[in-house]
Amino acid sequence: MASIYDVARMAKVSTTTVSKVLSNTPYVSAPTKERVLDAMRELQYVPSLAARGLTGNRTYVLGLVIPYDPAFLFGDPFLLEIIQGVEAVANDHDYNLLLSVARQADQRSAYTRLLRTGYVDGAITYETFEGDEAAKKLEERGMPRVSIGYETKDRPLNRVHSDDWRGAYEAVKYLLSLGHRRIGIVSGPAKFMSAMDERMRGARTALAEYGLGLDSDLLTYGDFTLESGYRAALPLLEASNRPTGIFAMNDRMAAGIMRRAREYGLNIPNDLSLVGYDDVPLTILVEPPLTTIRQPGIELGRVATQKLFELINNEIQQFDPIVLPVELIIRGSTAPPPS
Amino acid sequence: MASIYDVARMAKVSTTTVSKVLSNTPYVSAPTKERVLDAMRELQYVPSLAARGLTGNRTYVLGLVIPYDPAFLFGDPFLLEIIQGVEAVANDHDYNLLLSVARQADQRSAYTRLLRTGYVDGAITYETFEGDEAAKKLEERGMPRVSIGYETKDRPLNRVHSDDWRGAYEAVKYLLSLGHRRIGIVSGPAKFMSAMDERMRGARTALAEYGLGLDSDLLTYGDFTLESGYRAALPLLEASNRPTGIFAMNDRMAAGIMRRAREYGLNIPNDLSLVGYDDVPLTILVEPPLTTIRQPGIELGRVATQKLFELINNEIQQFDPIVLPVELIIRGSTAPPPS
DNA sequence: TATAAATAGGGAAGCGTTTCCCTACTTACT
DNA sequence: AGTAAGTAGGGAAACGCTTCCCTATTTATA
Repeated sequence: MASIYDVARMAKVSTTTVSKVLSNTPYVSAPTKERVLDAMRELQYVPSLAARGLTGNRTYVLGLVIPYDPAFLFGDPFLLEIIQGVEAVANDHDYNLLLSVARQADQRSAYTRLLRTGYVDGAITYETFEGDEAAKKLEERGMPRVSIGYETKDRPLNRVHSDDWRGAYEAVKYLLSLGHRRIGIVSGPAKFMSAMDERMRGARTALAEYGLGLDSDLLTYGDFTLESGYRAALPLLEASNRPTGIFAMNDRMAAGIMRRAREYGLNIPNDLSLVGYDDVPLTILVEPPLTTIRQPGIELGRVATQKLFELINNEIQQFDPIVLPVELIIRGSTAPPPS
Repeated sequence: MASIYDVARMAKVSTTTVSKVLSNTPYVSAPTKERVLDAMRELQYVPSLAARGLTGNRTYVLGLVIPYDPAFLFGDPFLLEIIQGVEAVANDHDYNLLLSVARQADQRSAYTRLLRTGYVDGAITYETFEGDEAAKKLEERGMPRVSIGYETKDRPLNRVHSDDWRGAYEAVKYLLSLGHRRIGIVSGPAKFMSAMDERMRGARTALAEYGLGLDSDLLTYGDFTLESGYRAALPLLEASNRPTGIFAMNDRMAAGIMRRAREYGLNIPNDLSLVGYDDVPLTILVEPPLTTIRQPGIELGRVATQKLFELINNEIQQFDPIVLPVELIIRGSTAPPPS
């Protein structure tokens, strides 16, 4: 594989000059530059990222860290949207994307390893949990990072997320405005995703506006999988005060609820209204199509990555949280409650 | 960030010894090893991948190359399954995953860049197209690569794919066995995915066994998106000899066909039987649930990556194509044709 | 007991870049 | 005509690691 030496020799210049051409530094004459470029073409020269990384300079690699069990998050089309957004912007900047998915067990290690290894110029972390020591240390060392999702209060900076509070608020308010008064909620894994807290707050606010509180019987939890929605629906449907409307915190769980409702002989939307979250493609496939809250997944990835580049390029030192708007998408799974 | 020098100094040994500890080379005494390990822990030492890569040794990074427009492939849950499989095995080996998604325009460049940059120990390429010069050169230079999908006949080695021929064969044969005789096919982007050729061959074989040929009116093409299935369904449904069964080469397109059929007032499965491909999660969501061919996506990723490691570790030099079995999953979208 | 082999550890080159700092030649002023 | 500033290019160190090749000590073998 051709190295910078080969190029230098062929163009009859020093490696310094080749490097200058590479980085578009001025003070290289046009003809010289041409010769160098020709040589690079001829030799199919590609600079070694390893060597570049070593000089403390750019590595042209971005880390995308998803510190969760793959089985848990990886089934989620929404994640694919985020990756797609990140990838697109990284690609625009000629950057490569290093994917790191920590599992439960070695969560910290995989995460840390990627970031401390000096192989990435910056990182995007998805939904990191509170109190991540490793991440904190990295930032002290100046590793640019932007977080998609919430994070601890210690770090109210450099993060982008969508407006979870409003999403849930809109979802529940819509059900209320249709006339529903007994509203069930199927939340996500609350322990470690603060987005869920935000949504719960939004939901409660909407309820409060109608003078209602959240009945604890009507709150269950799933882990975002369809099956967990199917399971979480059961207590709701069997509750003495069965809800007439359910808000599920993602679409896959909503689909699970839908299936369970069908088994119960409940017609959606006539007997039970259902609102999902994310607006992943499946929402238009199910029958009836799912009313849901649209989260801009690709945009989330894009914005986060754009900001990351601004950090990397030292154009900014930090930025205030960016909140992307969500949107209530009304489809066929919602209707006024049965009288 | 601590370097090997810091560790060496703290443990009062040479960098050579530290390196030996790192690579578990023998001839380091137990107490010395302990001291070194202690120092590494103390300093939170993580070897620089850049430096490692530079010495021509392992980089502990695997490339996953998907040389297609992200918008095209990235919407596909099946792809996520493959990534998940690759990621899992890479992680088992303490490897990181470098994702490269080439777009139409700079297809070759992004692809080449990743692979020639010396940053990866090996690569998995997904559905690469025929006549990829760059890839060929890399292999000559000894860069281990395994391809998921088919490739040119020049390279009948080091690839893993599922049994596309059989999948299509089973799908069509099942429709035939139900009594269907006019069978439409919605294929994928045939120009660059040889899997589609295989499936076409399988479909034709099944038809031939019943003394039938493939009516060219009954073959249309989509690009794997739901919308393209919706579009591709139109000519089939309007054909003078409207098919009673349709085989679509992925589930998303099948969902599009389903929607179109519904608009046409056709009942599935009574008026029209439908078989999809991939068995992505949405198949059980649509109504009726989709009969489909299950492809083992995660397994595909896993096996490919396992083989890649064998190549990287020089345990094998090459391997014959690995063909993973597929499975017909019969659900509710298929029935005997209307009499 | 003498010698060979195994064990333990270190010195230093080299991997391919970038960057700091030189030098030399032009050009543009006074 | 003399000087300062700008332009063009190169030498060489440094980045952090691995590896080749030494040397010295210990253990096993004859």
